[in-house]
Amino acid sequence: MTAPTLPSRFDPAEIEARWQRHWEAQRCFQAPERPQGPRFVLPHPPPNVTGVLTLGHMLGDTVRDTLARWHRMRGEATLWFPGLDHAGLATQVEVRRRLQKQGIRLEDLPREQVLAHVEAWKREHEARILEQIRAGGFSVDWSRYRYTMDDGAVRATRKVFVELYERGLIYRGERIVNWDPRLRTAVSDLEVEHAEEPADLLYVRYPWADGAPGGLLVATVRPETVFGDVAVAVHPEDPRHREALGRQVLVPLTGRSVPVIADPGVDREFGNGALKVTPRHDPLDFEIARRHPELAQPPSILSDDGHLEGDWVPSPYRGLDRDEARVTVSEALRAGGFVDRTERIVHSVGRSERSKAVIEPRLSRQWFVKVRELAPPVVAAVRAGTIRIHPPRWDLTFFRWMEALQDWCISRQVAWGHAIPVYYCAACAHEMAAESPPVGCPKCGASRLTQDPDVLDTWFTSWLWPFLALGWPEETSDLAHYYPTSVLVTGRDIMFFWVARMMMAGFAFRGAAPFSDVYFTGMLRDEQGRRMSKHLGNSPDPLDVVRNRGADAMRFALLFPNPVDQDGPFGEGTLDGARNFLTKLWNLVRFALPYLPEGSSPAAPPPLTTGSSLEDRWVVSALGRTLEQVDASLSAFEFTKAAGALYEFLWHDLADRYVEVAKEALSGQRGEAASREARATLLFVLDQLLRALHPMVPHVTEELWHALPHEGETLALAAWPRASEVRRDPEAEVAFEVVWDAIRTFRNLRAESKVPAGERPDAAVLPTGAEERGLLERELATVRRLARLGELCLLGSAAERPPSPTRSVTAHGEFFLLRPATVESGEAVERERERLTALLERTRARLADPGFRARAPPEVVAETEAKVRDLEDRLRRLADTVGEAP
RNA sequence: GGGCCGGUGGUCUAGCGGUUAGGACGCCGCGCUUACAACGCGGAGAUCGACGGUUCGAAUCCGUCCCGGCCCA
Repeated sequence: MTAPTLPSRFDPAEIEARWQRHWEAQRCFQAPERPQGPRFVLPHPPPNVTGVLTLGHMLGDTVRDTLARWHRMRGEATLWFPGLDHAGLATQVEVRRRLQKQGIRLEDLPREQVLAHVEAWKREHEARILEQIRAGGFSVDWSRYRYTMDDGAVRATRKVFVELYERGLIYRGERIVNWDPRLRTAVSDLEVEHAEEPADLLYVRYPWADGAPGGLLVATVRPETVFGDVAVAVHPEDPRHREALGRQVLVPLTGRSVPVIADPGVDREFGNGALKVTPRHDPLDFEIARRHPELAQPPSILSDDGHLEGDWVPSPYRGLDRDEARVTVSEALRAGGFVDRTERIVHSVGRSERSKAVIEPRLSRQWFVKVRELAPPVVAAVRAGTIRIHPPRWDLTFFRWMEALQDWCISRQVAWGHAIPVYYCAACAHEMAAESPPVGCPKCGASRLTQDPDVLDTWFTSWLWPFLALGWPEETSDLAHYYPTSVLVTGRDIMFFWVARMMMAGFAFRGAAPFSDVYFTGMLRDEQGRRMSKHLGNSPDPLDVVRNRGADAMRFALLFPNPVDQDGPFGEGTLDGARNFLTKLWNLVRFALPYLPEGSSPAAPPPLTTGSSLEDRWVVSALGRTLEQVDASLSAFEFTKAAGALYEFLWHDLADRYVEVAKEALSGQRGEAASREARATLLFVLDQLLRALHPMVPHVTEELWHALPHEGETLALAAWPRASEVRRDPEAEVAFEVVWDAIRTFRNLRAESKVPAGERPDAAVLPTGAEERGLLERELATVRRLARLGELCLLGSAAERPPSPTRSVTAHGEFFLLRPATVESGEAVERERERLTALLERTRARLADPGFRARAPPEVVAETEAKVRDLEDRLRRLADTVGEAP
């Protein structure tokens, strides 16, 4: 007999690379141009070219691949389109950092040179990122790879800008924006991280302008901005400051006289209830100044890189960096006797996500999108369930944000990004937005036009991804066939940046939701529970993980045992578990191979009948149950449950129980017919199991499937198992449980009474009823073999009970090891009796409660009564066997 | 300040009104066996964060509080 063989050790590196090449060469994952029937479409969140992929990306990709391969095996036209994001500001920051190490300041370079450096960066990182995706074995369609800066993306971005501009949803305006003085650009609200930080709160006295003694105490953490003050504001209903209203105070260090005004925006609880109004450098102050048009229009006092500037700043302070200025001004205020007191407080400080510089609120002219007007269809779709969010607990967070949308600042003062397609006439200053550069001014005919110098926020392109990547603005065949997409899988961290905006864009430009489901994965932590971060160095490179443990082990470890949708630990321990699982699978197939020689028929449902062996009937039924659960779990985006069901079945049902029971039949000791049936059953179950596991661990399953008799070219394109066609056999499941109970009980008795492993003690069993008797009679040999017993005697009646103290009572029977008493066996019986007695008392007490009988549903009462009867019976038998009265 | 999530054996978690509270890792004992020591068999270990309430019945529902994490302002 020539059996196909497998190496005794499973070497993922060789196997994985081989199958990855095969799948790619065979174009297994290229979606058809003209798909028929149901479709399944996954957008790949294009990773930032900024860096390399993290395990967090691998988690998302594993989930996506599990979905993609599952749907593909179910026969759906499946498209997973990959891409890359140019990540404007983020990438420029990285390039800037790299140049800095070479002693070059990015700001000193002409734009073309900056772009050349960015392009070089992109080439290096793109290669690495693609290598990482390939190493994971993810079934993306490389023929549809896109980049958010390619020609199509440029056209799409410009078209969207112009369209929104023409609809009046994009405007340019002077607003207080979040200014990053280190990167010298505006950033959006979402790019600001708030954190509690300590600060000195100065109580500064603003003297009365009329020379009266005293003055108004104003509390501030930003004394350096006094030079931009145009007023001091108090709450109109604040009795402390009623008399100050309408008077003038002098701004310290400048001698300028400003009015005390009333405004309801002032927080009476903060400081002394008086607020210095610096309109160009604080959003609230800006609002207040808008309500008081009589106030002076101040010039900017802070430059774009955070230095004091302008006529209102006295010369000694001009040119100081804002941090130095804070110290210098504080000292000057103290020296001048203006500081009443200082408090150390903790307050919320905003920092730029990219540069970590403290955000400077700054009046600035920027481009904005009125996103509020794009929101209603999105909110309606999520409310109506047209778009479903998983897990659903994120609905609330989503709605809260959608309902409080602020205008989105989309202009950035950096080099790397899509240029804003707005042109200004040099002659008449006419402003126009156009998809391609206009040749002349449509208004005055002048030919000299200048383009807006700013570029767009990266997300202004990314939010178009689901249709951009399918060819829009061209009405491509892909767009017609594959839009809208099916599921967006991503991390919650970009729920607002990206997910919500994609929905808005989908409705605004395609008139439809971009996807029907959103699935948020959790965030990975290390095994100490810390967030994975570059900074901590606890975030391994996925390529290293793949090299050391294999892609399949990485993938399975990401799915199981920790819930995919919760933040959870990931590390060596989790990877070990996954590797062990795959090794188990590997060895299971190795075990099976000699029974399935070359030329065996490919897997098919074994022709089982009620006369077939119990284990065959049982294992097929258990498989059916498992497959059903896998389908239900995957449909509900419960990946961990699906993985868990397969883990449980493979390890504990198939390997620990079925194979052990079936070894006899497989090897032919029960005759030719039994052997044939067992082999067919084993092959069928393994084949179905490999199919069901394939979406999660594609390489090892593909390898093993090919080692077994099979039909078809590749498992990746084989049919998904149909749970409904797997023979279910509830009777066999119950019966097997009785047999296993006997095996387990005898094994227990052996261990409790320290029977040496090599010894085969004689034993006896008194079954509870006729059914158990028949079953145990039929399966006597199996029980003996797996419990490693000598003779096993089936007792005819209670009178035949042996006096052995090594005994145990279960719901199915009384079990005896026929060997001399030991201290341990006596203690074990005693412990069991105590446990059952306590349980019985508790259950009786519940039954004795009149309220229970009156209010509980009848079936629960009946159940409880049955439980009491069972416990009483078991205790009586336990007492009997020990030779005591009940 | 507002909101969300979580608190179950040493660790990670399942269960989310009636269960003898399940599993994995770790730990302890024994290692016979036609795949697998990255393994097998068995075991110990949890008053389910605290206190109240609802209920015949609460890990599970409600309230308050404490602890950890995250998001928004």
